[in-house]
Amino acid sequence: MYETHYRTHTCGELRLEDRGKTVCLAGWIHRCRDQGGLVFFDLRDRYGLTQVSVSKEEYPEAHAVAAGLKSEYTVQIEGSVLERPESARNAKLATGAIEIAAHRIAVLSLSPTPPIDVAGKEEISEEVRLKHRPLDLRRAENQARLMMRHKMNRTIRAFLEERDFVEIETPILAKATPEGARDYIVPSRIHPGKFYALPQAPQMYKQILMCAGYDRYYQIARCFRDEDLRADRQPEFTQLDMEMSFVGQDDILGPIEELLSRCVKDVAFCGCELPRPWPRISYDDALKQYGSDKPDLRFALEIVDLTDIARDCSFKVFRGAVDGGGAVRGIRVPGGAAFSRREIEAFQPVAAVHGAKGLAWMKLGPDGASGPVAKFFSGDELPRAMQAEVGDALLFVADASTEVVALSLGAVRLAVAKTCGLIDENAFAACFVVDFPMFLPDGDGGWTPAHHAFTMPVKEDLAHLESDPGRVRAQAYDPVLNGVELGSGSIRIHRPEVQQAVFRAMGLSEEIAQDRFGFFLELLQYGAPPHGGIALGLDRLAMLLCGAQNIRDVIAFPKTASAVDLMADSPSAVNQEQLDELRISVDLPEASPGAGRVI
RNA sequence: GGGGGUGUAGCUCAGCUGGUUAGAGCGCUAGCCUGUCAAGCUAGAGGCCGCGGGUUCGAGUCCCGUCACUCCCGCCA
Repeated sequence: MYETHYRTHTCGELRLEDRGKTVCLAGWIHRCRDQGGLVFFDLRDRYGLTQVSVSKEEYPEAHAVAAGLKSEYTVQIEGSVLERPESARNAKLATGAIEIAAHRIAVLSLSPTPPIDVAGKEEISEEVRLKHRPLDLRRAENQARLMMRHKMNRTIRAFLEERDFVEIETPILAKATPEGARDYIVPSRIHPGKFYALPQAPQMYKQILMCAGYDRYYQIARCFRDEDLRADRQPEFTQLDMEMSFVGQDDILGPIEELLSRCVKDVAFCGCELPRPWPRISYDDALKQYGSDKPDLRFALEIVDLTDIARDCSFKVFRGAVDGGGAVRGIRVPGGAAFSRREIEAFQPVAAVHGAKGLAWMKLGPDGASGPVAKFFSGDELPRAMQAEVGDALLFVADASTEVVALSLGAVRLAVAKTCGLIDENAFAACFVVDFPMFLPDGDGGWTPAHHAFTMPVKEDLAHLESDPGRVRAQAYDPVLNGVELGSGSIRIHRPEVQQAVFRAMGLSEEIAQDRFGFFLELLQYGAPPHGGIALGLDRLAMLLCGAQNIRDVIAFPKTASAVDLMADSPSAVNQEQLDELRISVDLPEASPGAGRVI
């Protein structure tokens, strides 16, 4: 099947049944074992490893070549497939029952000693791996991950094909939008002083496609956001972008649940399946119970609200939080009574990251509660409310801001689960977070869309759109897998007057709305169908399916945390002619090396 | 922008309260070896201790600054 000018078979292909055949293989030198008169080496390609043996006695010319082979040389070998003696078989290799006795070896390419040991199992620092990415990508681990990602894409395409979705491409040179994430901008040579922007998402185009009648659209789309990076965030990333017409929320969530479940079943590293149906959790409940809008449901450990109990207690910190309009909530640490004071207080900085001023705690021993706050709660109302048992520890956060309480305990919840080993790394658990607020305070007394400006509010809340934006809920939803936000979607606005009302609620003047979205507002007047959709972060999905800890591991050529490509050395300065042609002048402090200039 | 971690041989790391010539494993080089498969045995080469400054009789080790990688907060409609 893979026969070419250079080879008759791949390095993962030959079996016992092939013994006696004369074959040609081509690939990389994986490891050499030179025994003097008999040289062994493993030949590697994408498909596997095959052992080659070269006897000095039988093939002196080939042997002379073999004796000089080094790691990562590219060679072509011709030889016959030999059945290995029983005692010399290698059960670890798919091809381990045979070997190739080489008659002829042609060196196709040389290699100096590589900075990365391709054949080795040793973990190599990411800096070295990214700098020498091509060599790194030869490693089995990386090959397996990119193959899994490919398989995921195949599953997705097959699923959508079965359901009559149409794949349509949208522009990469798009229009800048001041809302949302920072844009990557691209100068226009033809229009000096003007700029395109790389798309943060194909959002508007897919809605236009709905208006144009392509009622089931998808695209595996590259998206760009010029924001700071994280373990699960790259400046360019890939979305499965989808949109459908004449649909309500369930028409989107159903297929997405099915699609993601199939992805897990088909490609997940642990061979497990996703429990269904997925729970649907409101945004408010997610924050209350899990302290996060992307709850990890691989373990329970819910946060318990204790505000009512704390309201009349004698502990000033708790009462102060309640009186200030905030909350007191707590979380159980199963078996935490066995922890030292030091171990328990190690959770304090975790809570502090999200603004908690302290982390109160008590232990439940056989003789009752102990610890700093125990004396304020002589009864068993706290342990009872939290369904705690003797042997547990209880952690509490109290603050006048319920958001601080929620997010702090959310972080503590994850830390407790990790410390107590509650997370089954081989399990998958998903949910949908629904009923997002339409707007969040923008910090300047105004409102900014929690999802985006084209999201349809919940019908009953439409009336409050301009009078009380804070109480309007959105028909928006996020699929969440293992505590990772996998995507985001919504039912969209298809009536121009609703769209305009949303712009007004955001504080966008008529003129600005017209300037930025005029063509879209006009389009909505020409019979826009009700529609909605979703976008899934495929890098994140691939990461979870591979059991990887960061998104870079499932991207062939990722950027570092400072958005640099260590292999290609981008971004880089450009030469003055390019800048002149674009009428761009670069204004940098003297100290900046090579600023805007290329030699 | 802020906070934490890391930076010593090609790679992965050790190097204590500052002390004499900075170590190990792998890899590499040379030699031996016809059943190895993380081959084995013998010998050897290989270092701007990220970079700059300071303290000290003396700095890989302490202090200040800086750079790179990484995790988190902010940011990510």
